[in-house]
Amino acid sequence: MEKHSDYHHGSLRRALIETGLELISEKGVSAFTLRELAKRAGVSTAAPYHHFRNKAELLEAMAAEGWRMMGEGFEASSAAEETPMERLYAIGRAYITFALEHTPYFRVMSRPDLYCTEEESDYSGTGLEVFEMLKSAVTECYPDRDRSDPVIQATVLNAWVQVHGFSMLWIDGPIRTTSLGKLGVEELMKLLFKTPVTG
Amino acid sequence: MEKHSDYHHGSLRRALIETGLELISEKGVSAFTLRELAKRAGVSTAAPYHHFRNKAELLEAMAAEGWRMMGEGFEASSAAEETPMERLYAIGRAYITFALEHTPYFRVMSRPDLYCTEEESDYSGTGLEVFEMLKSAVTECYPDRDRSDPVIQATVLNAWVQVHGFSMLWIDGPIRTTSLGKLGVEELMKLLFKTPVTG
DNA sequence: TGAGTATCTTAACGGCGTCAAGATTGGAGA
DNA sequence: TCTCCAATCTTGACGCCGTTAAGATACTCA
Repeated sequence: MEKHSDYHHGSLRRALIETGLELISEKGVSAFTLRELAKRAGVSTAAPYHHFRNKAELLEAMAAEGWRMMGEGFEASSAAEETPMERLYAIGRAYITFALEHTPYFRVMSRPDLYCTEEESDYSGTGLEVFEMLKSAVTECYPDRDRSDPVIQATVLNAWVQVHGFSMLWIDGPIRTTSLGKLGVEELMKLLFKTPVTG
Repeated sequence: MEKHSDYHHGSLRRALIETGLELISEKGVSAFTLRELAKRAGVSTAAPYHHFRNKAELLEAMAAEGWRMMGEGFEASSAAEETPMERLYAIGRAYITFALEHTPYFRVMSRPDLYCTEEESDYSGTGLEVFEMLKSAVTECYPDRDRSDPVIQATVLNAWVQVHGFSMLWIDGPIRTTSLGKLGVEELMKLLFKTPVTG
């Protein structure tokens, strides 16, 4: 990538995504502002509109990138495991790990109202691929069962709900402010994945 | 409550909360605007500031009211059950039922960044009482165990994470857009609460 | 009845997302 | 190498937002 003049930034689109995530990390996604982002990126207020139609489209690009990264994390972490069940656990850990290590990405990803124009309309590329990977991982734990088997459906639902619920409640604060918070993430993940009977 | 003149609304505080929740229900919490709320309530732009210091305080009042309602729902639904375990399931159902039947309340409640000034600072009155009720319900399922017993901690964590994760993923859309959505809420809750081994 | 307080309005400020119009630049084709 | 076009960026503006100061109105209670 060549260095350009002062007038033409050269790779503003990339810079907007990265600096935007920094900004979200500092002040939260609801206080995230296009004008401040432009200022920090060293361009004018209107410059971002040559790379994204509006603010929602920038957030959508962030979310899509995050979902892709999470999918790659799924593959990387499950590839190292031997059994289907271990691969499923690895995926669950990868979900939570991503949420905690790439919190600004996850914050945008888990707010579809920010970047999905309407209900169901353009819901593709928003994590459905990740959901399918989870579903496949569960299916391979029960090779003799159909994909619509209640056991599979229940396990998929439970795994999804667990990793998502834990991630949200951890990064938003509730878990950390209660007695559970003292146990730390690692211990809580062990508890979560070993619970024999659900509440 | 007497009817007042046109100039003095009479019960503006209450009207702002209720009309505000209507507005949130229609356009989402991120598009919720004080100015539009004032217009719909038939008062001037500055009128709400005589009842709430700012927008965050209005949202905080909504959230506090929602948490109180959810707590009452917990008590009402668990009182009808015989065994501790049945009471715990009833509380779990009550959590999800509240999120689905009072979605605008739940949307505000589950966005502590909107009404909590800083991290941990004023986190009281934001659902910790509800968490304590859940914890008590779990503790009574294991009368011979200490409150810090790992089994109890795990069950509390799992129950919380399940009901919260399911509620979020349902009202935000993801679950409904996948194959799981076809099963409906009732069926999914049965699957969730019966899963013998977690994902 | 009159004073004081609670409540509401008007008008303004700066910041926001967005857009139209114009300036600058990089690069493809002569 | 020159020319011109498309891509990129800036300036300046619009309407809407949250918030506040100053003043108007109405209820309350002595």
